[in-house]
Amino acid sequence: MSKTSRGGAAPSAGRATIHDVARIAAVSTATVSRVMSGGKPVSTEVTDRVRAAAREVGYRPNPAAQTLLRGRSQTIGVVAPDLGNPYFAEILKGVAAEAAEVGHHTLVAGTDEDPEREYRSALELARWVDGLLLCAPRMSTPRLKEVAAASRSLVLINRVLRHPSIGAVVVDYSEGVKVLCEHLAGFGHERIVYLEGPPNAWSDRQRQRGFRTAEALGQTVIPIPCGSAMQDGYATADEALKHQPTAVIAFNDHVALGVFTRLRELGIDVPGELSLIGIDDAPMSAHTDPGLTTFAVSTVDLGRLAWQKFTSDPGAGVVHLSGSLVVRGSTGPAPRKRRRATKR
Amino acid sequence: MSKTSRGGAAPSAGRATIHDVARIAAVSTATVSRVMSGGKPVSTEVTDRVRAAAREVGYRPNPAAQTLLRGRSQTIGVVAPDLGNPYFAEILKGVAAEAAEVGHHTLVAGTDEDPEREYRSALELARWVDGLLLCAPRMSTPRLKEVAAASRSLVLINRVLRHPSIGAVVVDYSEGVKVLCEHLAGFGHERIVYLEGPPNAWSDRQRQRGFRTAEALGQTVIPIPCGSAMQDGYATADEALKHQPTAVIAFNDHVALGVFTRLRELGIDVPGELSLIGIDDAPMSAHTDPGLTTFAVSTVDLGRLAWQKFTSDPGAGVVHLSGSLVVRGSTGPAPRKRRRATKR
DNA sequence: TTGAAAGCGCTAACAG
DNA sequence: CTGTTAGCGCTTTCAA
Repeated sequence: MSKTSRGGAAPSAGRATIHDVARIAAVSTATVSRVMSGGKPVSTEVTDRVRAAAREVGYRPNPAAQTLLRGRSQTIGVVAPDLGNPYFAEILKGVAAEAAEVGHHTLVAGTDEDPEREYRSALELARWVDGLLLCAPRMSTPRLKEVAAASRSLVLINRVLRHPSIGAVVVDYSEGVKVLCEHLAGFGHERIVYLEGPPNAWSDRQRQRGFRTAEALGQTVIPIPCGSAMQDGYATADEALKHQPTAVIAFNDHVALGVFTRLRELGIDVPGELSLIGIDDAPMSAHTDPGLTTFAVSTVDLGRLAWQKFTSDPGAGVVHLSGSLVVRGSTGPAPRKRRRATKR
Repeated sequence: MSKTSRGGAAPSAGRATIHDVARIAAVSTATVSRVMSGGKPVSTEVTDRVRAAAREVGYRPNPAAQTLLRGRSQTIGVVAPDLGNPYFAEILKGVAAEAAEVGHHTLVAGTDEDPEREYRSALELARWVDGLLLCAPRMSTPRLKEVAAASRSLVLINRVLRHPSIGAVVVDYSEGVKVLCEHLAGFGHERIVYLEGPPNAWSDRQRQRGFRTAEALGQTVIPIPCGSAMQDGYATADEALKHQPTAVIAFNDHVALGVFTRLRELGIDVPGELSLIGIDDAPMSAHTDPGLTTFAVSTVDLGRLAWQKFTSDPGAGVVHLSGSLVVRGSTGPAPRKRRRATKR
């Protein structure tokens, strides 16, 4: 009769080793290993004995030992500029969900938009993980290549790099901006302020590329430095107005929402006096009044795609994720006369 | 003369072992180890040789081997119901930042609000990590104790449990609700609908506890099942109105924002006809029109406190984080006559 | 100050 | 089908 404690009470701790189990079941550690990993030829009688012993002591294989032996940790690393930003949070959610589905773990690191920390975190995580996912990396290209060399597998989100071992999943923001500009053109907008994202964001450059189309459409685009957070939009709104645009396109929805608030404070009617557009379609954007016109992107899909890139097609190659125009109430016909500049 | 490649070009890969370094530097692996870990007595000449060799091959110690030997992985695990929810995303951000500060890593797992997945994820992560942080865990108390037994160290966020080895960091939501109700009482509100959070949320029960005070204040509180997301609030708004409240308190700001949208659709004036209150002070809440009155909580601090609980004071004990009332435009005097119920 | 050797917990040959 | 052995990469005695 086994000594198994009744009622499945919690076994001491995760401290039991394979030796303990082997001793109790009166078999070799090899046999225990065979039973635990499954699919190996072991008699049912022994299997039962081992399982009972394992349950008794609450045995769980030590992952460090497994990793050491196998050379793979079943872990993926995710590095993002800001873990608190819903955009990256949802990417992480998507990746972690897919990874967990097949028994992989997810290690994370936030960099606070600091390229130096980003570089160091990436190198650090690379020691541990089987694959590294860098979200919107801000570091230099040479360093990115260094990270690639130090990683078993590297995938980028929203940045591309011609390199044999660096894959990427990117949103086609260039196309997005083009669609947005066309939408505005349909409303007769000819003078647009673009609120730029963080300095080293590749995806910002893609957006800027999209504006070339706008200029071909006869629109004037005035880019001004801003950022990626709500408060950046709020703080830059006055500056944007000085250029007397009839429409503002923000780096993303958060920024647009910040602008929105400032416009309301100034008593400027949206879209009557000014049309406002975001990018990414944050959850909130459907809940403002008026709703925010935006270029919608499925962030969770971004994460899922990134995971698939790892498993299905490691190495070079770029997966494109397209978005779609979502027209809500924040855009409308350009006003007849341009707004006067507000006093600062 | 060393063979070091010029210009710091990326060394082959993270494949170099301590043996490679030892061979190149013509020393034993023990010496390499001593140099790498530092603080050990090694001649400067040998130190230099080892460092050069390590740099040359891009040597980085294998963390699995270190973990196996040391019995600690320098890693913390974070489990949350929804990684995409800004509330948990910010907690994660806080924890990860603190952990990284001292060279620790952060492993994450989302559970999609599923207590079963939560339990399994926790047990799984426990094998790896030095400490486990469970955010708003939904699993049963016995299972929580099981997880505690399997973990080296366990800290809960927004749930308490009398157990010698389970610590907790909690927001005082009971007090928060009390403050909110007093605020409403000042405006003459006597009939309040409370939109409940997820079924197994301990923090929801704390809120409900807070409402007892309200009832002592002569207010009637009608709790109705809702959820934690914006769409939950949107979907439950009509139901809430049926009870003809003069004020609605939502489980959190997201829910309140969802309600807000529905109220706007229905043409109900906030706060003229109905006062609306959230909890947690999400970033958006300052950017709606009118702004959302709420009970503000610093989520990043929650994460930081959780980390400190691990390092400074493992084991039992509850750290309380208090919040504060933030009055914005969504609350005002109760209307003279109650709203008629809207047709469904 | 340095090296040799043992062993962390586990799995994969290789025998039997 | 099962046990023995070797060794993953590293750190840490113990000697020299």
